[in-house]
Amino acid sequence: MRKIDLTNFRVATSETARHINRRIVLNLIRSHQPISRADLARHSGLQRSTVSVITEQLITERWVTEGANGHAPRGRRPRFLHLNKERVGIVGINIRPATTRLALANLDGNFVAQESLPTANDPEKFVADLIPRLKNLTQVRSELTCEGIGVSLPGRVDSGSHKLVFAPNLDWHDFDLKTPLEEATGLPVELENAANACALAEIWFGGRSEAAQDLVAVTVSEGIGTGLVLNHQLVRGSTGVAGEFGHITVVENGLKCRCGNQGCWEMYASNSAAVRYYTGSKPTASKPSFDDVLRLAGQGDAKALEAISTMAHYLGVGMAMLVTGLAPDIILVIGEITRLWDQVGPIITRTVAERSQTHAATKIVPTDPSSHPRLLGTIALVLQQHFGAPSVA
Amino acid sequence: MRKIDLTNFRVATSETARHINRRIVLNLIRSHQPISRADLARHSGLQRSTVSVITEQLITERWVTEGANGHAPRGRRPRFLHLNKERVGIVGINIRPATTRLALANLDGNFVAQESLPTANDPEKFVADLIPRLKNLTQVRSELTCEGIGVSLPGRVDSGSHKLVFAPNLDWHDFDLKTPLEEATGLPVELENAANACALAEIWFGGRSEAAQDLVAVTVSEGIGTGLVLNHQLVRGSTGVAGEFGHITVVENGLKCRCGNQGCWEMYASNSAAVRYYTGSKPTASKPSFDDVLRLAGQGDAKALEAISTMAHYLGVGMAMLVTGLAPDIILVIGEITRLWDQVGPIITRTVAERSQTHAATKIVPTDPSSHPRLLGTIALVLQQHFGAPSVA
DNA sequence: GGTATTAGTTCGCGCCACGAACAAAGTCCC
DNA sequence: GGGACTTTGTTCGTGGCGCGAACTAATACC
Repeated sequence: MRKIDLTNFRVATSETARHINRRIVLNLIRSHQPISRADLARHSGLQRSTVSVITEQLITERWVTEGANGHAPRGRRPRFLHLNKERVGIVGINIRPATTRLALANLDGNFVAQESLPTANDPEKFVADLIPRLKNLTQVRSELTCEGIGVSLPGRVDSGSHKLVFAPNLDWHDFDLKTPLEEATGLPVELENAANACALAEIWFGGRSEAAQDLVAVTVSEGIGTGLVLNHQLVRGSTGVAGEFGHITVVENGLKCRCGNQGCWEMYASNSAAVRYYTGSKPTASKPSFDDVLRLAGQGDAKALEAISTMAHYLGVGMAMLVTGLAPDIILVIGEITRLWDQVGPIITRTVAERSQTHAATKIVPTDPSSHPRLLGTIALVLQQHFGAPSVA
Repeated sequence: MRKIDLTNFRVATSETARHINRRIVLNLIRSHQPISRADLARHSGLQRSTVSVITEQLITERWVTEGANGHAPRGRRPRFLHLNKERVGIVGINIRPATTRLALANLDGNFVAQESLPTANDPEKFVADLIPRLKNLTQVRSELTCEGIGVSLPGRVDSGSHKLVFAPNLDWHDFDLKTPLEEATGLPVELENAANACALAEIWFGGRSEAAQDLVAVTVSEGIGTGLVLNHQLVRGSTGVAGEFGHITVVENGLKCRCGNQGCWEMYASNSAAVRYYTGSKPTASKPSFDDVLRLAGQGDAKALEAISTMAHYLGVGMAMLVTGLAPDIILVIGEITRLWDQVGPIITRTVAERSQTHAATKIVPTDPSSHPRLLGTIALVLQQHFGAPSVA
């Protein structure tokens, strides 16, 4: 039950009912396609007549296409409806400290074009690098007209000013990325934190969580980010900085973190932490990358395995807090670490079980990195504007 | 933006628009009363004609009464509308380990009758004690017909089975409280965790947070409970155990907690913890109560002040995590500790500021114990069924 | 007492979901 | 091959609802 926000609500008009039912029908087609009008009526509870009118509207607006006839054991054959995945193209941009990846996707979340570029240290230069590639990308497939750009980045964005307000692992300060991109492309731009984007990707494209009302995405890379979906909704906080569990204290008087605090979770459970565990305190000439450590651990190197285990332990320590405090249905782990899930998963699960006694039944699952969850999330960001629940009251 | 839950949604009918607008008008009357129809139209954006029809309905259903005429500098005088606070009575029950308090309230949240009884150790006996008093209470004021019972308790309740699933500070196990109360009284019963109830009380009756979309209530007593309201909505988790931040680990290998874990927040920041700090490790013949410690600290006793300060420090430690992770607009502190807020507040605020660097602008505020937030929350629990946003799509 | 102003009501219109009746297009069985 | 049956999809009249223009009511000011 939600309280009506009397400072920001919408009354119902005579068209509200149609808006709502249209969304429901559109979503049912998306998730059950191919599906007949009669089945839509059965699934939705609407009358067949109403479904007919709505689908006719959706067809004329090209959201839905009528395909082949289906087969039925008895009676007239149903006419199948499909989501028109070519209706709009969406550009996704995934900014990471080292490289930025951009892609053009259709409504299915399939990427029809991709490319990447190094992320410039200077945000102004970055924008200058990005814009020509962006313009090029939107014209790769002429039949797929682009209608929006989604951006994921390792930081939090103030929804009012559109400026980066918290991004310790990306050395940009108070930069407004939205406005220049919108002006250059003429397309609406949505910015979102990478972990939030991963959560959205799972919600909208993940097979596993149709019914998951509460989900936490944990991105493990140079730092740790968390994206919260609670009651089927992204939790951003009124200033956009909700979800920074990566910077909660897990070690009293611990290592200094870039955020200014001490003993943050990400100082002990991120990729950088594992590298530190591996190299030890002694300064070495050539610092290995996390990929190196991961590869060595996979080959059975004892020191590397030890480092990864310590990292996994601390991942468990932090996730135990998430399980205790939020009791989500699913914790989704995103990052290179998932490549060694056979070793890492059991350690995390055990640590969480030891430290959380609240009867929460949270499943901790890795994501396949080849699915590009950060990038897919940016697509979901734009997609949800057409498929999300209409805001009412 | 919410995703439509295709396993559990409601289509719009021709009456949906009215449902929505009715709720909006009812809420506007509740928060702006006395208010004229014309002002309702201005605030809502609905046409005056539509407002007239809706208010007429609300008046015939006795939710609203028409009062005196207002004054206007020019033109016809408005006819003021009021919420009919005597429309229904709600019974609230606040169960705490030692005593249970019950009250009858009207729609304003004013208690018209109250009483309390000791909480029996055996839940069956407790129910037997409670029922006659409950029946008595519902008949105190014959003009106020009771329509529901709200219950707050120090534990989590599974919304499916209605059984207590996590209540380490209340020695009842797997007990179904809802069914016997409903059968005895014939009224619908809603169970809710005490911290969640406090959060609801603030949302529905607190003056300060009309626009607070994210709020965390922290109840500090024998243990620590947290109630989360995010995106204007209570976060319960699918099994009802979300919000147990009282049992996150704040001290590695710390003291054993009743929950089975070690080093839980509530072992270091609850009232019991402060008593432990005061008495030290040595076993004393007569253990002081937390009230004693609090009184001594108020009188300037150094050892008591030290104990309270340590408790306050640990309250800050835990709240820093809440601020970092959830960035709520408000953290609401409930408990006896608020009586010494002048001493305690600054310590908490400083600790939180030191440990949370994420630019969250959370206000930490104490509640007045005389407002009975736990009890008021149970009223809100029933009230929101009439005033909450209609569930749609 | 006329004019201006504001409050509240009446009424016709268009949007919408409902549901009964109907048309379309199959299968099954004699 | 043709009638009975079944299922799909459409048509159309009905009632709920919000809109907005026109209208009535009530008051202040000049």
